[in-house]
Amino acid sequence: MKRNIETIIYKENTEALAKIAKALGHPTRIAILKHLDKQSCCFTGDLVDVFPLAQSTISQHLKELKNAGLIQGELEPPKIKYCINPENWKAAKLLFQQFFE
Amino acid sequence: MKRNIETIIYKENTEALAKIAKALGHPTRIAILKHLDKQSCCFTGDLVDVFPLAQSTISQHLKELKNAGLIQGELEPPKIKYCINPENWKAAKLLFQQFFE
DNA sequence: TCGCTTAATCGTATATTTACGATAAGGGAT
DNA sequence: ATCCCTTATCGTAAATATACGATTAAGCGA
Repeated sequence: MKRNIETIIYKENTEALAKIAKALGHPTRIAILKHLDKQSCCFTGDLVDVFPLAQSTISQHLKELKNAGLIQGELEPPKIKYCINPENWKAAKLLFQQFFE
Repeated sequence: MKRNIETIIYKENTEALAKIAKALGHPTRIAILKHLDKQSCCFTGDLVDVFPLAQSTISQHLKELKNAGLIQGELEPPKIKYCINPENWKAAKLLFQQFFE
């Protein structure tokens, strides 16, 4: 592989894309994002009611989506409101768009 | 969750999307697909030369991309020519498009 | 038939993912 | 301070993913 700027950007995009794709690579996380998109925001507890999974498992999936930058949590005591992260969502959209042309 | 047709389609799309995303969830596989896209097709050996990975590892990644339906292999003795699967590629593109709106 | 080339598969080791129940942490209210 | 509600984190078990070298399989040519 060549070591020019294009290659570096190419590689960065490759890893950025893989990271997001990995976060999207589980049905529950896709479903959570669709749910968030539909309702714009929601609380962890709402998801625990909707999905047949333990609270800790949902929390773990939310953590991964947060680590990938796709969602963000906002403290709203005693709950936490999760929303899609608009900037990163748009960035992810662009990455996939350019990947698929 | 409701059990109507929409929910079933929704769920199918969710799992289809997760499956493809999972296949895309590794930098090497993204890079392989970019390479295939750039050259339209290539042989396993070409990839082994490009990536610092064992032949068996490349083969394993190709297998996963094939299982996800993103690529297809064509026998061209003594080699195997891999190309992107155009129909499934288009389907994947649509799935991501509708997912990101 | 016997090699040669190419790629898949096997066997294996290690790391990561996914799920759970139990526990801890944080903020409000009493 | 104590309780309650909500969510994160811990500890753990089972499954899956990732990588490698070694081996097998399939096709072609000598």
